[in-house]
Amino acid sequence: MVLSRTSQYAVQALIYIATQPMGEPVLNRDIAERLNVPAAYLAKILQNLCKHGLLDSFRGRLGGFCLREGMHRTSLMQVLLLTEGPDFTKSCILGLKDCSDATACPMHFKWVPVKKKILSLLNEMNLEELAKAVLTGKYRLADLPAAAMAT
Amino acid sequence: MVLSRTSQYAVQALIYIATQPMGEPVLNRDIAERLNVPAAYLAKILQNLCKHGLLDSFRGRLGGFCLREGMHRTSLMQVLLLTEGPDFTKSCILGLKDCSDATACPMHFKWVPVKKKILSLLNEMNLEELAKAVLTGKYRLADLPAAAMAT
DNA sequence: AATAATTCGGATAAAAATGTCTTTGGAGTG
DNA sequence: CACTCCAAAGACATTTTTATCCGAATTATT
Repeated sequence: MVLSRTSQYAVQALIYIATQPMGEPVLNRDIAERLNVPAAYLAKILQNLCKHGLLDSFRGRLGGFCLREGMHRTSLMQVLLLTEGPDFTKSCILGLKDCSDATACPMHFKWVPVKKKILSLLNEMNLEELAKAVLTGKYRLADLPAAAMAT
Repeated sequence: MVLSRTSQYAVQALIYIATQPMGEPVLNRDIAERLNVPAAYLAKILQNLCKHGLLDSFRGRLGGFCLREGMHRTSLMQVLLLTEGPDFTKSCILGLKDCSDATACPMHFKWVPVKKKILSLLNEMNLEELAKAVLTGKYRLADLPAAAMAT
């Protein structure tokens, strides 16, 4: 409804990494397993986040991915601008390329306030807060795998 | 950000049909031209809306598409449930299949109120109202085609 | 009856998103 | 140095979405 799978994986992974002790690289394989997500595909996404400076990656033994220093406060919006592209915030709900107060689609004036709510929510949530919420144990980062039924 | 192209085309087309005199079939070709959208693809979408009872279609000369009687009050939500599928309203922003008050993702309690706003907006807007808005001339249904520069 | 205009239905194609595999090279360990 | 564990990088495959094409059926007009 709002985000691509790629974005969902990226956000989940970043939150998970933020829950881990900082400075200790997290394995792509572990993240993928924890989130129940295809490992190779996730690796692609994480590599992309590295390129954009959100993560650091380390090769070799004891390698893995770390949140780059200072990036714990990264907002969801900042992440989504990377994964969904820079037009993420600009969309008209009917798909018009040019839809503004001056050139409005018939939904425009009803949609804009709702969109603002969405954007401000995404702006105010950051990885650190979300990670803390997960660490309380009250929230889930991924669906329970079928295996969890066996515990 | 929220809707697939298919949904956007469907909504635009339905609003356009609703602006036309009722009872007179509207040509797929005319709609496509007006909205600047691929005609063959649009035809598929309209056929699908016929199947689901939103439109009537007429073959042959003087054929075309009409809003079915009583369907002027159709809400955007009803349209989107057809074009996006019945899970449209159920989505968790992080993509969890099972995300409820009891099994919440870390965004859940912040996201739900915003989602409610989106859904109630989509529920309260209907084709007739949107068509009226377009008929005032204050709103656009499609981007201006390049050709419009020549007028 | 012939013709022209239109939707219908199926086949096909192109593009984008998602997912997989394989090779490479860096980094620690013995 | 040789070995092993790891991510990087890129090629490849699959699936979904978007788009095109064509023949057949239908209808009004001539």
